[in-house]
Amino acid sequence: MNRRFIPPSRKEGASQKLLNAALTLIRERGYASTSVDALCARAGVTKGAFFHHFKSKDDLAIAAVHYWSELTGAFFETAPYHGHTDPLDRILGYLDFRKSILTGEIAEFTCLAGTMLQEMYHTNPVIREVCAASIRGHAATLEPDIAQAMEQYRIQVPWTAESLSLHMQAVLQGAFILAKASGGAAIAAESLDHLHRYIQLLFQPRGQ
Amino acid sequence: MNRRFIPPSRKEGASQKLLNAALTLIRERGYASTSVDALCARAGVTKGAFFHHFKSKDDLAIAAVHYWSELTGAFFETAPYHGHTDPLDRILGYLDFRKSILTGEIAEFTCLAGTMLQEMYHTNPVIREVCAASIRGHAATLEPDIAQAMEQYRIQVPWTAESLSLHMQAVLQGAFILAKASGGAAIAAESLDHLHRYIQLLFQPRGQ
DNA sequence: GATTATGAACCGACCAGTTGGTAAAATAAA
DNA sequence: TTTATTTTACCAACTGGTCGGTTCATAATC
Repeated sequence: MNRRFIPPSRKEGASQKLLNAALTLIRERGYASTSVDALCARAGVTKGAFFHHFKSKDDLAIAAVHYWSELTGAFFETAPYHGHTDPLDRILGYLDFRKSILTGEIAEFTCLAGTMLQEMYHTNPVIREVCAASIRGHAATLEPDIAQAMEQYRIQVPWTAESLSLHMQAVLQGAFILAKASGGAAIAAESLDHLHRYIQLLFQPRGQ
Repeated sequence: MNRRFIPPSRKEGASQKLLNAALTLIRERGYASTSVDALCARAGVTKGAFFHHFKSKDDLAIAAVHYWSELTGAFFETAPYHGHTDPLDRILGYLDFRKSILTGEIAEFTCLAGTMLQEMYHTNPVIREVCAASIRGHAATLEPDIAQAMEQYRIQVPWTAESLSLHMQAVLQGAFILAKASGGAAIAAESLDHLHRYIQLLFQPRGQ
């Protein structure tokens, strides 16, 4: 549940600019360390504008996660991997696509929801839930392809399409942490290779 | 790179109490949201004591990560999975062990280094490095078993023991995020099942 | 002329960190 | 063994600055 963030920079209102600033700053430094003043400065807006559009900092956070879900939803909806006729190719194509966008600054390809969850899962149930819904919602877009592949490849397995789709998100989230640890995306890409290999093995007919 | 945290509660000095408080509070709320006052209150110590033992909040953070590495190092060193004669059994036993400690509060089984990385990778290179070293160091304890299994099972693969050991940590870190999202460890456990299955498939002779 | 959007100045609470001190423990001198 | 001295461990009160949030005046827009 993440993606590259390309700041629109079109002529936009204060609330749009603040949302975009939030995506960048929160993914760089986390939520608590991102002050309202810093958000306003980044957005080129004053505090009056901030509290005109958002009733609190947490209110902006919630709006930012919704905005994030919309952006990523549209981004993956139009991605090329949906074009494959074989459902397994679509799944593997999704991973190739995820790997291909591991470029530029770390904050540009990591996940807002995952970052915010780490800080707020325990203290803010509302934000926890919108972040969870964002990740769950993205994982759900993979389920039909997985289910179709399971049927088409006639595999009998003890796991569900939902479970695998969530595991894929877990690997992505973990890969982001490795990227943050190492200061680069290379290790994250290797982890996606392992996941790619796992899914190939799962759907590959075995035992002669 | 994480584990259950059992507060020692022996008669200990202020710095020990502060380190233990840091492990709990930072994993619950993140670093930035954990104030020095909150740490002191949790440790039952005053601010004077805090700044007697640590020259800054960041200094405590670094000490806490080192403390974490020591605790987890000792914890996994004495874990039962090392007893298996087959190296693959040791690797899979490690995962079973990791799964078995996914109990109690989320903050008790999640990883301090992974949590802190999310907030500080971009702003504090020193802390980023000690967190990275903590995770890398733990992953490195798995490498000999993986290398031995690769040799013993005579598999020819395009990946290294290091790469797989880091992938295992990625899955764990990602599983923690899913646990934080869902409010429980169940999804995290399922992700570990997928990783378990992947490693079994990797070392299982195929194509015949 | 209302409603919506923005700005500058401000507020109390809380932040990390300092000060100046006390009590006990370790060390040294007698 | 007792006394003197230093060091370590700790504490309560405080400081300057930053935090999220408010106030109220002013633009722009319909």
